[in-house]
Amino acid sequence: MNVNDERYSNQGLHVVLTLFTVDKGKFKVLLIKRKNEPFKNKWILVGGCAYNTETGEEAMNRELFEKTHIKNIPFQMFDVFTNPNRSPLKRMIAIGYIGVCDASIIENFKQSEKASDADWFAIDRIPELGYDHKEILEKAIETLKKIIFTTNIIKRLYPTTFTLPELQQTYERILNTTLDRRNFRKKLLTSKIIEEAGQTKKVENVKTTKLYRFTNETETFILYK
Amino acid sequence: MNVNDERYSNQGLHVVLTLFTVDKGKFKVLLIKRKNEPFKNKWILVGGCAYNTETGEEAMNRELFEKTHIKNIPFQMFDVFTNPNRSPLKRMIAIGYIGVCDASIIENFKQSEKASDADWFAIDRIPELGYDHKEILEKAIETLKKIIFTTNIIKRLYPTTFTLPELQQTYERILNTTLDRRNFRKKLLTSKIIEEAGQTKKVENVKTTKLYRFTNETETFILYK
DNA sequence: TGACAAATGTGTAAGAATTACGCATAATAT
DNA sequence: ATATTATGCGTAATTCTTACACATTTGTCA
Repeated sequence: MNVNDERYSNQGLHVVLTLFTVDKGKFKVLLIKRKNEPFKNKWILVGGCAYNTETGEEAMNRELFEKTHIKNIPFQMFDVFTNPNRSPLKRMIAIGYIGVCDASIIENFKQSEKASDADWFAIDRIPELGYDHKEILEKAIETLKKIIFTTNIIKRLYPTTFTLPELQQTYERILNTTLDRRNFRKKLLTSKIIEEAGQTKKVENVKTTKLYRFTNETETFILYK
Repeated sequence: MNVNDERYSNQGLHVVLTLFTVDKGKFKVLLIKRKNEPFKNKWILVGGCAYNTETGEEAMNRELFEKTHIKNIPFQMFDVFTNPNRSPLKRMIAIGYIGVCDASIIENFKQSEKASDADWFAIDRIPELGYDHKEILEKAIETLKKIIFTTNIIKRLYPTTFTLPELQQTYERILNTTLDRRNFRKKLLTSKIIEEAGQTKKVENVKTTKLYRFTNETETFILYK
């Protein structure tokens, strides 16, 4: 390989994270507003360029922190985007990562130096996106729906405890469908991924409900099936 | 983004194909011998550098043809390898693709100009590999085992017809296990991915057996479940 | 206050998919 | 002829999934 062969010199690597949440009953994704060209003032998914010394995951963590101050979010590669024209300045390939977290995670950041630069957007209210991020987002949504019942990816939405009706509503908003209450309960409980927290919660207009928590404490997604 | 920022300029994209076969009762992978540094004379998986103008798939097809004269093999991305030191000359990320084809496909090529440069190696007799191709191969084997019953990836091993015992033996060699004959038959036939060819075949030491073929004629892998 | 509506928790039966396994038949070897 | 081996087909047992019924608690409103 000739390092300077111009047919393949000076390429680059983008890392792009589709970070999802369910907030106020809406399935949402985190977008940030670009401050420079190309795509100045367009909304895009969180991401950036990987340095020569970083793995994809390291670059993704750094970019996520630089742009939103979010730390310690587990994410998983779900696809690669290699259209040679996907970035206007030079040939950049993109690794797409998928993650889920609680919406409140950006509150501190938003009230600090760069308010309104980053925000959650409901999936059915996505503005025009820069780069090929519309395609990346669509693939990510498809992937999330596929893995939602076979990984513990939803765990990050409920760092402490939750009720089963709450959890079910979250699944329903993401899958954009309704689920049978009794079968949902059975499916989740027999999966061993959640357990009773031994407490109950008094919701305003309903009777007390049992609280549950996710069992496994690992940071990375686990397959439980 | 500053195109010339040295922290992320001059990166590159490798495409790497783990092409599997089952030949003479052995589960094998295609390796080629490197002719230049780095890793001169080491065996590696088929691959190379993507040009700035190519998608990953286009680059993979070109590299596969240049190195082995193989054409029209469907393959699928299964993982990305981003360790910054995986290639010694500069920062190269690799997209790993997985494919399956009949062993005979390299016969013509081997008897032509570059004999012994490319060959099938039994999975339990893999020599030391250059780059990080040992890791890529291991991940690819794991992936193949996962998708073997939910895609038609095996179709490429049987371009025309086959008997069910033949097909079962192929699955057993790849999965490195034994399967129940009657349940295997049921699983494959109810999947609608194969159909009776209406002919029989007389194998030397056994009674005549029915011939089957894969139904769907698409080039790309289909999920049938 | 009592009837009613809404939400939670639990159980069970029907159906589908998977697994385990029995048996007849055709070809070959002795 | 008889035993052996491989093929083809079927069926019972088990597990997984889906559909659905009912009692209880809390809040609402006539």
